[in-house]
Amino acid sequence: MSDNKNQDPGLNDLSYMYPLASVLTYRLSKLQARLNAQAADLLRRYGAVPLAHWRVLMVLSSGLATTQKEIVEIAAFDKGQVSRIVDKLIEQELLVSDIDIDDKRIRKLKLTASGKLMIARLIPLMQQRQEHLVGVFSEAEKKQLFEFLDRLDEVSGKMSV
Amino acid sequence: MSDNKNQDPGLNDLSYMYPLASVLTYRLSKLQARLNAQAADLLRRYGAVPLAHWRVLMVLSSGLATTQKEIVEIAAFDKGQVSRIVDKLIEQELLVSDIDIDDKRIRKLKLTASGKLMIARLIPLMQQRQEHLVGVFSEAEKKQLFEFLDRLDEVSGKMSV
DNA sequence: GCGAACAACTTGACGTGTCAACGAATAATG
DNA sequence: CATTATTCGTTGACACGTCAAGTTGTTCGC
Repeated sequence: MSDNKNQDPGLNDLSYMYPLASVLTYRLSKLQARLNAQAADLLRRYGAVPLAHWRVLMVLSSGLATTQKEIVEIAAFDKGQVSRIVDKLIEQELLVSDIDIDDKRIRKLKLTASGKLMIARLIPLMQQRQEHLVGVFSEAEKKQLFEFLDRLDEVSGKMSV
Repeated sequence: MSDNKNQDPGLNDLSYMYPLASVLTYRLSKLQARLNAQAADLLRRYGAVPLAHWRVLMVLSSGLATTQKEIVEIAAFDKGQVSRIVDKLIEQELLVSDIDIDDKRIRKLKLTASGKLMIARLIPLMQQRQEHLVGVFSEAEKKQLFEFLDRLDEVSGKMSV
């Protein structure tokens, strides 16, 4: 009698308060899931490494990092995860590590020939994918999008609630 | 002798090809990690559920889904994950499920009173956070941002490589 | 209705992401 | 120097995400 269609009037307008599609974090999460799946699929189909491993390889091949610490700083990865991924990449002989002569805590990382080869083979694909993605934006829009992301980066750090 | 500083000329200009900060997927991944950490922290500090559980609760409370299949479709979650999360939410008595009378494969899901209460308590916080995030954008910018995300959603589905 | 195809959900395995405690090496302070 | 503090990296624990195989129930074609 009282609950024929409105089980709970006090909470029933949630869909009004929170049209899911307009919650930013929800949108980003969904988008990211699809993008990750796409990238992982691409990497898998071309007989390569898992996505996280690929990201580490990319940072190394960029020349911006030669140690785990630098990878962590540049890519904002977890240092534990990087440690384990580096181990596996060394097992697969895509990477070699030498203890730094001046500081025995530090492992200097270097891509092996086969590591470089794998990257060289996959780069064109990943580049093509990146272009496929940002290709839907004009130069001005691209600039604007990245500016938006900059702003979100900044505000995603501090929240005092 | 031959490898004094340029170990591999063919790959050395990667940092030019791939300035990391400008790779869209990389930026999104990083941003999402920070947003997730922020949300999870908020949920943890206010004595509530893990982030993934919260998301399922939100979809249910939106009224857009009453079965696991619908949750999966709407939120693009993994069906296995949803199955396990629903189990735990039922254990915690935030949810109840009834087998559908017409199709015994289907579990009709419904929030319990305490489930609704928890959501009602947390909604203001999450709303505040949402506003904190999108507060850095004007109305016009917000509209533009979401329009950008729409376009990325679309192009993230199809990739024929 | 019987068997094959399909659909909703479950389960197991594994990779990823996050946090915190720990060990070893170096740097800083007295 | 010797003690203390930092720093680089390792390890364990656990939540999250993804994939694929398996179960049970329904539907469709014959």
